[in-house]
Amino acid sequence: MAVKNAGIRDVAQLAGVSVTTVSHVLNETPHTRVSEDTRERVRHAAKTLGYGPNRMAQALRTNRSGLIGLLSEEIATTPHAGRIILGAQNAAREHDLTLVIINTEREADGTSHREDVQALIDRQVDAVLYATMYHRTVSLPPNLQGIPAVLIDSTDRAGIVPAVVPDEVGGAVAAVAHLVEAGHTRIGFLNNDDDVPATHLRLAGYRRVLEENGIPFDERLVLSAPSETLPGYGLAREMLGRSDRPTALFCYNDRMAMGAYRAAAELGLDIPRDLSVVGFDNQELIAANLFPGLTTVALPHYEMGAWAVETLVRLLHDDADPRRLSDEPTLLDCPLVVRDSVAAPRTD
Amino acid sequence: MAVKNAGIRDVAQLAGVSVTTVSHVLNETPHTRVSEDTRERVRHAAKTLGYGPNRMAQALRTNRSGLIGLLSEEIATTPHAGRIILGAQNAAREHDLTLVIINTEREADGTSHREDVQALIDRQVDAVLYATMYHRTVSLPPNLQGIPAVLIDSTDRAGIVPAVVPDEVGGAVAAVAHLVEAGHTRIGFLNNDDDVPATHLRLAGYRRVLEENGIPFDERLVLSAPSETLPGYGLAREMLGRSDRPTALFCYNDRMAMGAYRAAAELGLDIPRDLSVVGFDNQELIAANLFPGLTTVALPHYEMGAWAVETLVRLLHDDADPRRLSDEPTLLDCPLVVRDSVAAPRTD
DNA sequence: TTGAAAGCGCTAACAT
DNA sequence: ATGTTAGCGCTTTCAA
Repeated sequence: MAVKNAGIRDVAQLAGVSVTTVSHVLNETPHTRVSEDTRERVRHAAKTLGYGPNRMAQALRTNRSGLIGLLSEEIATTPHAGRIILGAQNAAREHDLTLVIINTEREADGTSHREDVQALIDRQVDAVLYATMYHRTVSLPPNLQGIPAVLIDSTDRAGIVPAVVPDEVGGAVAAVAHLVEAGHTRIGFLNNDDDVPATHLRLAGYRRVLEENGIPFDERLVLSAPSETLPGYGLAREMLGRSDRPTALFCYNDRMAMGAYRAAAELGLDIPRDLSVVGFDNQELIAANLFPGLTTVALPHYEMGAWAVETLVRLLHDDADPRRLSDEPTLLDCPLVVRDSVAAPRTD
Repeated sequence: MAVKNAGIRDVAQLAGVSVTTVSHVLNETPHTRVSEDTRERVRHAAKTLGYGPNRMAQALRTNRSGLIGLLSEEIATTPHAGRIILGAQNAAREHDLTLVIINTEREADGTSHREDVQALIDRQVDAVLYATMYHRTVSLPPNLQGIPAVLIDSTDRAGIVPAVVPDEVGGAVAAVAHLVEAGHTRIGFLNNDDDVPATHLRLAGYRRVLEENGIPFDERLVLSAPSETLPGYGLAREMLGRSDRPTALFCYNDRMAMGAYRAAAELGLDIPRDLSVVGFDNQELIAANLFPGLTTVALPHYEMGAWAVETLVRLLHDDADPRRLSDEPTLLDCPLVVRDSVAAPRTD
C-alpha cells in the first residue's frame, strides 16, 4: 500500500469542517446542503493534501468493493481475450470500477469454474463477468446465482443471466454479400464441423444471401472440417480442384482461409484475380500478414467486453431485473474488414 | 458483494471461543498458543458456516489489500500480454494475491503512465507490475517510487527497479546453433532495423554462433528492415535471389519469417528441402499455421509474469532491498520450439 | 491458553 | 448548513 496518505480528517481539519461535510462534499452526496463556500474550501484542502479516499475503508463501510471479476477462459491463447479485457477495462474505468481477472480452464470439469467463481466472491467482487473464448452455450456454476453476472460470448443454458454474443448471421451475411456485390455467384463455403452456434449461424447467413440474390444453393459448395489451417487447405484443394470450381470462397475463419491461400497458390490460382476469399475473426496476425491482405469479418470482442460492464453497472445501479435483460442474448455487430482478397470474378 | 456471509463472530460463537482465538487459529498467527482441541473446534465451525474473511476489513486493518496492479501496454494487440497475465495470475494465486489489470497506451506521453500508476495506487494495490510489449528500456513514472514494483520485458533506465527480460542472445544462439547443427554454414539473418535491444542482441547471438563454429561473418548475409511480413518478404527476395544464396535463414521474428516463406515459394524454393528457416517469438497463430510448421524461438512471457510476481512477493515479504535485485535485469530462457522448417542443406 | 477492547478510515443516521 | 458518533469486520495489544 502507498505511503501514509492524508485521511479524511486531515482534510476536515485543514478545511475547518467536520469529516461529515468532507464526505458529503467529496462524494457529492444527494439531499445534502453545503454552502458553495464550504464546498470550495473542502475541495481545495483535499487537493492540497493530495487526498484520495481509502477504498478499503469505503468498501468495508458501503459493502461495495468497486471490484468486478472477469472470469476468462484461456486468456493466453488468442488476442480475443485481450480485446474483451480491454473493452471491459475501459468501460470499468468510466464507472470507477476495477477489473480483477481470473483465468480459467476451458470447459474443464465444471467444478473448476465453480472454484474460480468462488475465488472471486471471496475477494468481494461486486459482480462477475463470465467470458468464454468462442461463442457457445454454457451451464453456469451454481454459486454465480447470488451475484450479478453477465455472460460474454456465450449464452446461459438456463437463460437467467444477461448475455452478449456476436451477430454471427449478420457477419456471414456481410461477408457473402460482399462477394455477391463483387459479382460472384459460385461461392464456396468452407465451414467448421463442430456443433457450435457459429457453425450453424454462419451457414445460415451464407444461405440467406444466396437466397436473397436468387442464387441456388449448391450443397457441393459447402464443405466442413475442423476449423484449422490444414483442414482448410484440404477442403480448398478439394473444392478448387474441380472443373467447376467456385470463383470465391467464404471461410469459417481466418485460419481456414490461410489454408485456402496455400491451396490456391499450389493450384496456380491468383488471389484475388482467380479466386476471391473472405475469412472470419479478423485475427490481425493472419489476416493482415497474408498476401494479399485477407478481407474478413471482425468479432466484436472489445464491444462485448464494454457492453458487459455497462450492463453490469445497470444491474448494480438501477437494480434492474436481470431476467428482463436476459430474455434474449444481445447481438453485437460483426463488421466486414475489407483488405485485398476480393475482386470481381474473371470473365474470360 | 456477496450475500451477507458469516462473520468472524459467528464462527467464534459457534465454536464457543472469542474472535481473537478464531483470528489466531485461522491465520495461524505465530507465537500464539491455542490448544489443538480448540483449533479443531474453530476450524470446524468455520467450515460449517462457510466462513471466509472479509478481505476489505482485513485490508483496512492490516493496511494490505492483497491486490497487485499489472500495468500492461496494449493488452489487446498480441497474445504476449495474455501469457504475461496468465503467468502473473497463476503466481499471484499461489500467494493469495489478486491481480488487477490496467491497460495503458504504448509509450504515450509519459503522463499517461503516470496517471495509470496513480489509478493503481489510489486503489490501494500493494505493489505494481509494469509490463511493456516488447523488450526495451524505459523511464519510470516518478510515482512508482513509493511502492514496490517490478518491470516485465523492459529495463529501468535508472536501474533502480528489479526487471526481467528475455535472454535474447541465448535465444538467437539456440536458433542459429540449431541451423549449424543441421549442417548449414551459409546462414542469412533477416534483422529488424529498429534500435531496440532485441535487434542488437539477436545479432550478437547470431555472430557468436558463427564465431564459435569458425564460420566467417559475411555482412552481405545480414539485411535489416522493419520487422513485418512485407519487409521480411522483400529482404528474403533479395537475399534468396542471389546466385550464392544462403541455405538457411534466421529471421528476427515470425512475421518476417512468414514473408520469407512467401519469397521462397515464389522462387520455387521448398522449405525445408531447399531452404531452412528459423523464426523468433513463437506466435502460434503464425508459426503453427505456416506450412511447414515454423521452427522458432519462444519468448518467456508466461515465465516473466510469474517471475515478476515472485519477486514482488519477496520484496513485500522479506522486505528485501530492491537495489540488490535490480543490479542486473534477470534473463529468462528463450527456448527453441522445433517444428518442420529446418533440414540439412541440399548436397547436390 | 484465552479474551476484551481499541481502532484501521470511512459513511450515514441523527443531532443541532 | 454542519457536526457527533456508531459501526462496517477484522487484527492485535494487553490483560487475565
